[in-house]
Amino acid sequence: MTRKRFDDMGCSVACALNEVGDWWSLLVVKQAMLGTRRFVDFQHSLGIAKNILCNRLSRLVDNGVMVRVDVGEHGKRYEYRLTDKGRDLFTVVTALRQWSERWNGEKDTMQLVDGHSGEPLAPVVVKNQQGKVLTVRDVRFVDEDGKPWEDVG
Amino acid sequence: MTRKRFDDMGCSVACALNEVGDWWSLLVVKQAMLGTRRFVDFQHSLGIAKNILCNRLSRLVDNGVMVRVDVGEHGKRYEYRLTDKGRDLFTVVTALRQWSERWNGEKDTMQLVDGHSGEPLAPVVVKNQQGKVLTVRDVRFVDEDGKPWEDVG
DNA sequence: CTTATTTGGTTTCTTAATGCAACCATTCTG
DNA sequence: CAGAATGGTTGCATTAAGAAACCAAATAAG
Repeated sequence: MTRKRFDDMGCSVACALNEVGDWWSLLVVKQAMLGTRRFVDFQHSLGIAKNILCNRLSRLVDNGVMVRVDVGEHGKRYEYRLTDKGRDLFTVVTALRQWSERWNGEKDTMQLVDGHSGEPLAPVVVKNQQGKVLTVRDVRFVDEDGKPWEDVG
Repeated sequence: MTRKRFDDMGCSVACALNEVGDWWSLLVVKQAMLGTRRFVDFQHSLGIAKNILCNRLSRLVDNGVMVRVDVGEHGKRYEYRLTDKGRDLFTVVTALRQWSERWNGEKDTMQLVDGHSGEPLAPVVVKNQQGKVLTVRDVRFVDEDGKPWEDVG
């Protein structure tokens, strides 16, 4: 009896959650986006147990989200850095951050701002090809043939 | 010894993950966005155990992401529907879906399209106030006083 | 109206994940 | 060289997850 697998459900969201869907992974990625690279720095800033952090970093490396780089002068001393795939989670993390701020209030001691102007960012939105903002009511789920999705029950 | 709490870390991302950061919650929300409303339909379409689904739906209701509506003619028969807060997760779910498709390939049998034109959606991006697309390298984390964040280690 | 089935759970049991603390081999620092 | 920091591993206790059985109320079938 293992944990349910999410990568064979025919759903890309499930597939993504299979890689970063646990409690810690996205927080590790977010921390890496803040510039954290060392094992101990992740450990202290997140307050995560060492064995769990070890496991999460390994999984993130296995999934190509981060890389482990040996930075020791003449031996082993490591840094964990985001890959392009990992950095591409920026939209997800930012959308999550903004959602939390909208509905749970500003509980963050830090604010995310434009590095150039220092202004807060624009809200992340979903748009169509023409640039029109879409809500979940404005979209459809279709199969390869363009047939709409139905709840099979 | 309980699971680590994420809502008191002074981080809005952690706060969000405290509500929907487990393996199943976002999948339930995504399924609700597909139109699923009934307990059994969630159960069958996701392949989730009944006790876990029960727990997740309760938590989502407690956190204001979904509501339980009694739709029985003269008794109890329920529907679970997204609230505005739940529907607002559309950006997060869509960003996650697109990320997965970009890096893991199109493993989804369904495609998300503009309900009006039938065209695929534009990629979700982070922008500044002027509409310039930003990557994680273009942003800064600052505290209330505008001071940049440092890794305390 | 009576029976069968569906719905929306709860309970029990087993396995997996998490958290804590102790320990350990290298590797820098003083 | 001594001591601290780094990046782990191991063992144990507790919580979460998964499968299956069970159950009461509500609906559908006949």
